[in-house]
Amino acid sequence: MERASTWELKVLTDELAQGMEKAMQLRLHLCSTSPSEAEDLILQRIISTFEKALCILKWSGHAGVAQVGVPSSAAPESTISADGSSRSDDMNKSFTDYQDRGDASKKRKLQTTWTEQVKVNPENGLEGPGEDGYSWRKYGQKDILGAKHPRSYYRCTYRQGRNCWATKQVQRSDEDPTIFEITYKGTHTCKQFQNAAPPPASPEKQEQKSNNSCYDQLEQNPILSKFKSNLRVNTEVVDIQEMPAHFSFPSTFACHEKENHCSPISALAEDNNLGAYSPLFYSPATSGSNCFSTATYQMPDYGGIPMQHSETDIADIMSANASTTNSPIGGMEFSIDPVEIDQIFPFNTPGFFT
DNA sequence: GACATTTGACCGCG
DNA sequence: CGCGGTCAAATGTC
Repeated sequence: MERASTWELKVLTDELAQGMEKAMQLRLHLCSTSPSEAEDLILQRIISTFEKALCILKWSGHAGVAQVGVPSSAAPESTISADGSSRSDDMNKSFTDYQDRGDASKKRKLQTTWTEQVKVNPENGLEGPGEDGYSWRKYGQKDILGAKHPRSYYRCTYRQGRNCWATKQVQRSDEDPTIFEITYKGTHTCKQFQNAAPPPASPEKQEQKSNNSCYDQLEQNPILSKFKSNLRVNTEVVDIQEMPAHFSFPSTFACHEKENHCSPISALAEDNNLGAYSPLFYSPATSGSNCFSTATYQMPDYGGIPMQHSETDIADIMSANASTTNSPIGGMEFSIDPVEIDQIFPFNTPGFFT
């Protein structure tokens, strides 16, 4: 690709980021005032389009530079999401290989992994981290060596019915019992089903299932805002040293990194990249924290992803994408195995990972 | 009865 | 071999 000047790229990026930010604000606004899923969907697509543009811009900006990144699996994991569910940390998170036995190994050969820290206000009477918009089923609990509190293991309620292999681990912080570290693994593929047809009434027994829609959450603004304010982003584990050579931390992000929290939107203009394919843009039909997540979009941090993606890495990214966005590349709205994806999607398309 | 959680056992990896 | 993650039977709840 013909390369624009750094200045031009910067300006373009800024403009696109601004547009996206405004779209996010509009979306949040609409979400709170006139909760229409159709509108939300459109806005999601607009935002996604911005993201893609930024993504392409970003990577084309890097084109021509030898990029040998640290394998993502070796990249330090960062924790994010001040606002409940910014999952864009995908881009920075570890992409871990899973060698589960049996069928599971196929499905979860690769899973996107990211961590959030959620601070729970005891006043709220919450036993655990708040609703994150998904329906989880606990399948295990383990005492972890060196940890005061046991770790709980959850998987998507719809694992069977919808073949959704998302899981999460909840670990209460040793230092501050009101902080829960939630590690998400894999992304939800149950969404597409929900778009196609309403999910069966879930028993919703988990205490954290009280607010399952973004609108519901917004209607409970006092609690939400409290919850929101209690959420923390922990990026301190990000080891910039291990970032690929091409990666440049946006100043805002780096700053927040030290402050242990962030307001990521501002970072977008600086460094927007494959975060577009984070599980951020959940379907409004299913994600309770949807509004939040977009409104407080976390800077996608794909520094940990090497330019020379392994097929599995990309497949995972795409899996996350296909499963969580309404406007993935080419409008892919289907549940598909990563292995299948990487056979379909032209990742060598200029601007993507090249 | 259908769903959930609990919990000991099992398995793979380092 | 120890640890973390998952399975699955037992049990609980609605």
